[in-house]
Amino acid sequence: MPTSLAISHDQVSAVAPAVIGRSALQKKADFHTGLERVLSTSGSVLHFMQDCQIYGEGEPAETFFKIVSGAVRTCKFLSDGRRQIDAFQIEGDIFGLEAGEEHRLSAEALSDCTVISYRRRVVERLAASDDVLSRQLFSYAMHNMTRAQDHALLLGRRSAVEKVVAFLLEWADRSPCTGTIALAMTRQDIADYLGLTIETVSRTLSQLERDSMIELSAVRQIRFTNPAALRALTS
Amino acid sequence: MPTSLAISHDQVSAVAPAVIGRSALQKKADFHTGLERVLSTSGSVLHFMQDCQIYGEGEPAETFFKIVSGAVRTCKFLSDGRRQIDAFQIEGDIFGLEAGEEHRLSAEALSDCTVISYRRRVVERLAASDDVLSRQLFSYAMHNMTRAQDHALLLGRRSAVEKVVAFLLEWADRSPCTGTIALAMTRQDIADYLGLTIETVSRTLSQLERDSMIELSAVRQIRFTNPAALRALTS
DNA sequence: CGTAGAGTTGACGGGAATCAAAAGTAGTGG
DNA sequence: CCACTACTTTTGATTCCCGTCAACTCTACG
Repeated sequence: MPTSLAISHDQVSAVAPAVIGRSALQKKADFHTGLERVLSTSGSVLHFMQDCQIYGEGEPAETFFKIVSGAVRTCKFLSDGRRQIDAFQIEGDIFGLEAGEEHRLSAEALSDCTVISYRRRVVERLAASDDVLSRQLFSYAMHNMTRAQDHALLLGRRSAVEKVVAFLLEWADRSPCTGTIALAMTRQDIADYLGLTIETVSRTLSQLERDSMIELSAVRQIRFTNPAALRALTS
Repeated sequence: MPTSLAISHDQVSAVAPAVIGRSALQKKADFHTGLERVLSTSGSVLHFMQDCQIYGEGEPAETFFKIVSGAVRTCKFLSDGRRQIDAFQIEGDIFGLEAGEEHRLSAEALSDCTVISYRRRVVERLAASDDVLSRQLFSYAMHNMTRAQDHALLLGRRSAVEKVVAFLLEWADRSPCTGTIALAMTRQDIADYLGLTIETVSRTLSQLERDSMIELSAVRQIRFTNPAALRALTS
């Protein structure tokens, strides 16, 4: 069960300025006139511990979230337990906003994390009169749409190596650009994101290391020793 | 090359009432106050012959489209020719609306088809003051987002049989509910939608027929002889 | 030190891809 | 109407990539 801490509005506004992210929405210069303004009237801050479910598939989608710190995975399950991870969300990303009345995915904390929750009704009502906000919501949806489409190409038409390399490059793009990248997720998470098994992911990473493309300094610390060759693999 | 026929506004308004579809947007009761109103100021009607490209990946996305009749596929290509079909669009569906400045997919006519094209700039400007319209655009994006997410689950975590059956049921849902469903696409299209090869699709259909689940009355005419069993296969 | 969970590695098998060829279908023109 | 061609679809034989099963290693933690 999630540890949830509702915080007063004073505290919320103290937290908000720290939300520096790289999501499509936040890149917009006019961000402060949109969603962030909503915070003072509608947002509240929550904490979730690692592996806690934030919401489940089928639950009413009354709130959506933005990550302040930590990381989250959104995923779907088949009745027999097979899992497909749709996306990994990091600091600044928004998740859980739905078209219909209920969540179509589950969301779980990859690590301990802090999120802001927004009441969807409130935000949608505000969007009706706030052009900037409504453009942000549209942009969120379009961004996720293209991301899911790219993901489908990856899942449908790429080999195991191509999948793993594409994942690494994608994650590196969103990570602070130090020499090594830090994975926030387990091999199982990577496998379920790529439509592979944990063994295949592991084997592929080992192979890439043997081919001097990467270096596994620690289990979840990867250094690109030959970025050009990696990029070439994704054609 | 597409046969494109620009038609006067008189003719457009004559065509518009015939656009009866089943897309998410059109199900809204208030549709006539939104996109359809734009038609008189911004839409024009175009025809495309079978297999014509409507737009290509990377081209500027100045216009988007709604299908009046016929069907369209949207897809992505890898440099070596591998293709992933994102979706099949039918009468009433909207496609080609993008987040950025260029198309992220290609669109090709599955059959001869008629579409209405909208200037994105114009529609977006109108959306700023038209709440109904802006909600429609948001809804379009959210709808495609969830569709692409479901597609990813299909591609990542289902077997060949499950994929083919899921495709058949999905297509049947959108088809007129007569006894047999008519496929608008080739086996190659189905394969590229499901991340399979043409041979596997063909073999799977044959197997389903041997198992008395379906009946291939003609190559592109399929009858469900045991719908319950089919549905059970998708768990 | 001992246990539990995550990750790696190996052996093996199966499901889908590949390669190849036959059968069906449609369009063309004599 | 039928031969001829081009294309789509089906079917068969074979290959191979990745999944499955199993054992082992590594790390974290009490």
